[in-house]
Amino acid sequence: MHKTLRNHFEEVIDLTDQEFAFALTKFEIKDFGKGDFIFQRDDIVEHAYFISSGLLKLSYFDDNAKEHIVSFAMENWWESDFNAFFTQSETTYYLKCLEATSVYYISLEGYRELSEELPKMKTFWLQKSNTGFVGSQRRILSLLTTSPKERYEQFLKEYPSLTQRVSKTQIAAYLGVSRETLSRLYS
Amino acid sequence: MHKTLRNHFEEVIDLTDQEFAFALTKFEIKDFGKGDFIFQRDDIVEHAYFISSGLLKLSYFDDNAKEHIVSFAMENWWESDFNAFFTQSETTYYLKCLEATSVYYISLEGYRELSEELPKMKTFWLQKSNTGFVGSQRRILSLLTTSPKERYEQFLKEYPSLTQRVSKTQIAAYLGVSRETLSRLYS
DNA sequence: CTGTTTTTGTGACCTAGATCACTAGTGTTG
DNA sequence: CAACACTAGTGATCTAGGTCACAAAAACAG
Repeated sequence: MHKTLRNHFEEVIDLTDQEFAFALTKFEIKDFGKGDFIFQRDDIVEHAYFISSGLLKLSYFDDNAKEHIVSFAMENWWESDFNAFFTQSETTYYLKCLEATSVYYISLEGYRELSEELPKMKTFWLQKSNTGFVGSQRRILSLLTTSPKERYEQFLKEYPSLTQRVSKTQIAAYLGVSRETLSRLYS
Repeated sequence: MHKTLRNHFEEVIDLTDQEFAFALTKFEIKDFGKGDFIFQRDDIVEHAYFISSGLLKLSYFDDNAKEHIVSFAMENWWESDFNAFFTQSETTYYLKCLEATSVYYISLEGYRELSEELPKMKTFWLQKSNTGFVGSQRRILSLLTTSPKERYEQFLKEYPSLTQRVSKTQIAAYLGVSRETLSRLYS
């Protein structure tokens, strides 16, 4: 039971059965259907989510109601609006299920308690946070330096599996190009 | 002595004199002149840098030799190519001093030892990493959703002090706009 | 303080990508 | 399986921002 989460932790730190069982007490589980929102603009973001199966998008709608996708998140990824989560405040994003999705979620309090009571977890969170930070910097650079075409090719290379699961419209909103331009890239 | 660094730590965690003295043993100090490179493309990035005074830019040159600025870093900021640092590998960036700059720097080994031997430091690093991650996400969103003009205004609001210290050319390279377009924004 | 380099503003042009509009396919769901 | 709503391709514009080129003004170094 709970293999996905345990394996995920154990990619970074070793845990005894007791330790993992303890960690688990800080999490709850929930299933969402395709199209469900985990949170929406103006919600207080109380949790961070570990996706054990399924696919989410974290997106933002600008003043012209145009959608921009901040990130996709699939199995073994963490997702939330981490800014709103850490400050327990309202988000400006939407977190929506692109497929039926199962998550483990934890509150900020749980996150803090877990970090204090099982200090190894700090190592784990630190690792994840660093990876996330480095990944965002890569994306910034990619937005600054590359053309839509190059970005699309990078995307295909980096997330080949997503290509099957996500519509081109969504990919365009992630890459920062219009749907039409994306369509014309490979013709 | 070493007030900047100590205050910086103590914004997040409390340290005894002994603890701070211990932490300090993991750092070295160095001064750079204006125009000096702290590291350049193809260097192995062995250290992370805390800036006690001065101003740096972390930048990347694309295939057309056009410069893109990933970040500016000033007093009380940490800077490095964290990807290359954590993996102790060659960077594709340049880290250059825009002003004479003094830094405290630490090796990856030092970072790990410090985290293990003074576990509070993990809390500190985790805080910094989270903040960095959240900041990068904001920048991504800003690149995806806003016009050069809006980005420039955001920049002025967010870093008013930098406006005095950095040329417009550099700001343009940070915002992802051409120098000329930036110049025309406010005319 | 003087020559050299860097920065800034501006004009003239050009092009990548946005937008709008329509058609045909492909799901999804009741 | 029928109806409706998304998704994808493609043509016809339009335009923000890039590029090139020059000149004035600062900043800097010897």
